[in-house]
Amino acid sequence: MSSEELYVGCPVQHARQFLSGKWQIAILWHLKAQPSRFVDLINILPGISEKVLTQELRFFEESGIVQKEIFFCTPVKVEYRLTTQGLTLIPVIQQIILWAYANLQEEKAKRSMSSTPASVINDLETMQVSERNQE
Amino acid sequence: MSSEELYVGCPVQHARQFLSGKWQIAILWHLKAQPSRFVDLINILPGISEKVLTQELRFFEESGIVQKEIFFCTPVKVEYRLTTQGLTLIPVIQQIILWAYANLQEEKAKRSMSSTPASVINDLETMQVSERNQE
DNA sequence: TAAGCTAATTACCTTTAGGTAAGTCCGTTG
DNA sequence: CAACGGACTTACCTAAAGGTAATTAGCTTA
Repeated sequence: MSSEELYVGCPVQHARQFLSGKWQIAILWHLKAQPSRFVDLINILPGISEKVLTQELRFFEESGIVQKEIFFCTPVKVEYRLTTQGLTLIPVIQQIILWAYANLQEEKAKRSMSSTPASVINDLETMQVSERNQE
Repeated sequence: MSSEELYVGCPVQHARQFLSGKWQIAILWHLKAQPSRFVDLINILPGISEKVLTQELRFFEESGIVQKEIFFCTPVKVEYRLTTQGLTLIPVIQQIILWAYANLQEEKAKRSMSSTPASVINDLETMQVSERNQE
């Protein structure tokens, strides 16, 4: 993503760069919960490839959304965390997740599948946003 | 977009279907402002192709986000409007737009370009979300 | 020295998104 | 009848997103 072309002229296209990728919301949501290492993210996001994770982390870094912290201990540790600017995205993501869960319930109802209690908001703090085959 | 695969198992992937397309936010935002005809949308969204607009409208329709109303007057008129469910997406989009504009200003400041007054929220009602080459 | 861990990078491939341009269908207007 | 407007549809193409798998590089532990 060139990060230059779309952004010029439309702020919303700029914002879209951080929210439209398949794994972006999941990554940011997890980083909000806790600063994480590369492997942590790989483990918490079953299905993501190392390539895509590196890609997205690089992109977030360049965009000032995420910062990388290298601990020169042994073994070397690399942590990713949201920047102050990155944190401003959290309310946006929260809204998306809230909508998503509120709406999934409707979908489930339509399909007469088992519906879960409406404790969505409470769950938000620890919620896992990921690609799963089955719930 | 098959609307079936990604959605199963992750509500956020379900939500992403409505927000990640290049023109989706723009379309929904405009429909919130006013129910519109096909040509209206074509005109208000300079750069969108008829193909993509039809595609997105179909998808929104099937998803229950937008409803199509055909007036059998002469000449026949077709109007698209948000459904009740579609309206629930508006706060989400509003957050995205708010973030986008707040953040664009920061970007502009960094690049020492001319910055506009912080009247973002007031502008929201009539704001055009589109792909433009220059502001 | 071999094997392992962490954090990548690289090459290759498939799928999806989106753009371009032409054509269609139907009813209307000149 | 020809041209036009509205709402599409279709075929074709390019670019971007994302997946798979192998490789790298530095350091560590057995």
